[in-house]
Amino acid sequence: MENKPVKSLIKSSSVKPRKRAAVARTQLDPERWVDEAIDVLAKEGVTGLRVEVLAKRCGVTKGSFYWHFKDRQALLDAVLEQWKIGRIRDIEKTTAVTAGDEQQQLRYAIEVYGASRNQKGMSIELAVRDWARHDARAAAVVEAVDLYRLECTRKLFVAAGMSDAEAKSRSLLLYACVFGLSLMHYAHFDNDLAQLKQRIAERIISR
Amino acid sequence: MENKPVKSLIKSSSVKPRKRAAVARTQLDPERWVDEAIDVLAKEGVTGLRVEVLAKRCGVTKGSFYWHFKDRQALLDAVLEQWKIGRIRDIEKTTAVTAGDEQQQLRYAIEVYGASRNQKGMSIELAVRDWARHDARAAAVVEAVDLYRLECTRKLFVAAGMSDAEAKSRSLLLYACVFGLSLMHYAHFDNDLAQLKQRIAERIISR
DNA sequence: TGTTTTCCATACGCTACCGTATGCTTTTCC
DNA sequence: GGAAAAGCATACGGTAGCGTATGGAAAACA
Repeated sequence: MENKPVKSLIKSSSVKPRKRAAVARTQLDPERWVDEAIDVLAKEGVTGLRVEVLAKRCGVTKGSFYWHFKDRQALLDAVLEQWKIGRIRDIEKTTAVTAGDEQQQLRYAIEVYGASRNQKGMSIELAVRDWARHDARAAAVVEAVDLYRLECTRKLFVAAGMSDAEAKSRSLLLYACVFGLSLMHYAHFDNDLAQLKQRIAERIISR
Repeated sequence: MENKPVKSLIKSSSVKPRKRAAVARTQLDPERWVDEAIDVLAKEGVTGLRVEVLAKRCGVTKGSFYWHFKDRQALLDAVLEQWKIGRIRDIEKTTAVTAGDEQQQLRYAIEVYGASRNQKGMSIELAVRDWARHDARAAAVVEAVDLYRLECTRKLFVAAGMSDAEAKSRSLLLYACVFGLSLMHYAHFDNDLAQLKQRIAERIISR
């Protein structure tokens, strides 16, 4: 008992802090697995998301994996769920309406996707969408996320003074363009890509 | 000699017409393999493009494959090459300038991609682009095709009376939107998708 | 017609996976 | 401190895939 503080210290500095006392049992690392899985997904695609590869990345063997997950599909489901949740939370942040600034908000929504900083986010996005072309579960999640996104920006366009029909078309145009651009290889099409993107953004948003 | 016509008849109705006389030797089925490969590519993606699977589809074993190709990579290279050639030929047809009709030509270019009939073409397109995210060779081919396409439509926009900078941005917007739309799941976003697409097309092209 | 070239089948070794079974070690709980 | 549970390692059987080796059949050629 006298070494309890010491044990606490050790625990908090250990790699894997086990669950605290007086807490519901059995909830521990699944998130760690999923986070790592999303990382692999971004780099290799869903077909590269292999149980044994993932285990190696986590510094364990697959014996551990199959303790946390029923099988590979269970991991994939968890990945989709976490991605969906993260996306929706992100959309809400990005399109939070601050009355009057709708156009600027929309400009930001476009720019944030093209930004080089969250290149990883776009990699995940594309990986999930390619996944969705062969898997119904992934397709369902993508559809849910898409509809949510489209609805959010639609509201922004409406708030900016557009008709509902026009807002819908702009909303769809916005996301289609954002994802489409990340799919193309146009680095050598022009010397001033920034200006090019600027013009495109204005075409999508203005008037 | 008297049965030569008969032999010809048999040959032309056989599954595999061997090479004709008085023709350079050794050129036969590689195209068949590549065609079939592109089919698999569209449905399964490049990771699903397996030698033994492909052989089964062709009704032979991989012993045949490794006679025609050095290895799997050689097939992939051939697929890319054929896709590239096909795309460029297609672009030239689609954007052939008939002075005065530039806007209509552009409308057609958009519509032809979204059409349900060449859904397969879009599947190939997306498969190749996903492939390009992990493979430098594919990326190089995609870049070449993209630059060619962008250039063709740019000329159309210029011919339609736009400035060069504006034409470039419209050209990029056009293809980004086309590919982006095929990447999204928006079937339930609106009841009149045709009208939605119509508005988008006009936004991309007009004025 | 016999030889040479084309084209393909079969069999093999090897690697990367998946999922299961089983046991060891570390926590947790009493 | 000892039982129970959590967390992981090791070993196994099984499938799918790549590339090679080798032989056989069919066509082309002479």
